[in-house]
Amino acid sequence: MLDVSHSQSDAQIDVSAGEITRQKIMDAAEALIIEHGFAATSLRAIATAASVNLAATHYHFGSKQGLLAAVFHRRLGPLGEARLAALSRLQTGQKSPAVHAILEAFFLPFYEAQGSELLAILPGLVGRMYAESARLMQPILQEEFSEVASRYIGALEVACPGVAVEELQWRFHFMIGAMIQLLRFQAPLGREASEETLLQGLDRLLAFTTAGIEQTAGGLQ
Amino acid sequence: MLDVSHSQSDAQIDVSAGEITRQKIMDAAEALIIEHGFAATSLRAIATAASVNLAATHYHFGSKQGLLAAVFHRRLGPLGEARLAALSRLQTGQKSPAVHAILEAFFLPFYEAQGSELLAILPGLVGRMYAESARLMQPILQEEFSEVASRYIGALEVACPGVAVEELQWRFHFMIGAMIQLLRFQAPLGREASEETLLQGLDRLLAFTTAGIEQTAGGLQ
DNA sequence: GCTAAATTCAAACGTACGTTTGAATGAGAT
DNA sequence: ATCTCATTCAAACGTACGTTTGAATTTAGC
Repeated sequence: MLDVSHSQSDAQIDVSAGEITRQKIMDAAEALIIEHGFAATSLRAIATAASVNLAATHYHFGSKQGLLAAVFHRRLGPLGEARLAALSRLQTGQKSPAVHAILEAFFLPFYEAQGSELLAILPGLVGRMYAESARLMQPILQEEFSEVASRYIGALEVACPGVAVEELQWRFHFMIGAMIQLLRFQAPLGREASEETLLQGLDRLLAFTTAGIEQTAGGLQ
Repeated sequence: MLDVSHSQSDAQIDVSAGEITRQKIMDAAEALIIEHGFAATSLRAIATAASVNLAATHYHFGSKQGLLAAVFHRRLGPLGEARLAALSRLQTGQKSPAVHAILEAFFLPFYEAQGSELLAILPGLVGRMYAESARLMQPILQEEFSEVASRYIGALEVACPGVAVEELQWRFHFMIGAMIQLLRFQAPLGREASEETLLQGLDRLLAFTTAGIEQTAGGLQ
């Protein structure tokens, strides 16, 4: 049996031959998953793109599902940590943060990724997460997102006194949906997507979801 | 070669043996697609569930993709028509409709489907639409949705004077995302889904997206 | 430089898929 | 009753997949 849980401690960088192969496989898998989806991407295509032997994918990740989890964790781990850190930073201040600031913290990792390769990768990857079979993604989603969600909903409870928790869960839920829509298409349907439209969309998304969560409505509801 | 374009004129009901098989195949395909997704559903599983010979799927639909298009069109065709009709009904009144009323018309088919089998099927199906490979779905989406989107965005332009069209396209885009999120999960993450939570969610979705599109914000933006 | 472990490799295994085929079957028209 | 054509059927085709194997090769410790 093979121990896959290297877990690569943050401080030291492992440059063993095996680790290089691991990264090459994940790079190739990531690109192909973004382009075609997980189910439609074969291990053969991944191995070929990575210039690596087919069997290496099983040697290093145990199974196709194991590779999937590793690919997502490599990106989503830091993303979740950045979100938790941003929220903690926000909550150390005297006044408890308002909805707008909370959502800003939530979207911050996307803004910070500006210019880096991450902004070219994260959208496609996160978009795919919700696109793939729920059965496939549920364990990964649980692992990567549950803590972040509960922490942020907790902050929203403070920012929205008098609004029930279930209500805030719903609104948070819709916010995620709007975010996914942006990440998946990066521009309104019918318009061509680019990093520029994505960044414009982020500002719009922040405004849209802030209004949706606060609901200080002028409508005739 | 086989002519698949029966197009089944609305008035008369075709009860030929072949049509019964067609419907049985579409019923089975629909259920399996909702449960597992299109890529993960094999024609063999569909044929077995429909108590039909495997080759019948090709005989009646030409290909797996052809079956996919037929399954979606059977449900989305009436949905789009209902949305256009609801909007037209709204626009015949003296005053031009407000955002809330426009979105109500957009979501109306879901409310009307209450209690019918449609409400158990449409969410999963529409949710899957955005989940499947874009390459697979793009022609179907284009066919089923482009007219509805432009008509509704046009109505929003009238309801939101002073807001640029591109801005409204973005907000409409986010609304679709929030709607998909509801349809796909039918309850906030971590809560169990049911028709009841879906209907509750619809009310919440309407409020959320109305606020997001109107953006009469109290935030400190 | 030797040894032992880690890694890579070519090849194959068994399975499942979408699709095709051609004969059997059935119902409606003549 | 027969013919005809749409439909159903069992069977197979070729392909691609995830996974396994066992030998070859590389890497690191002594």
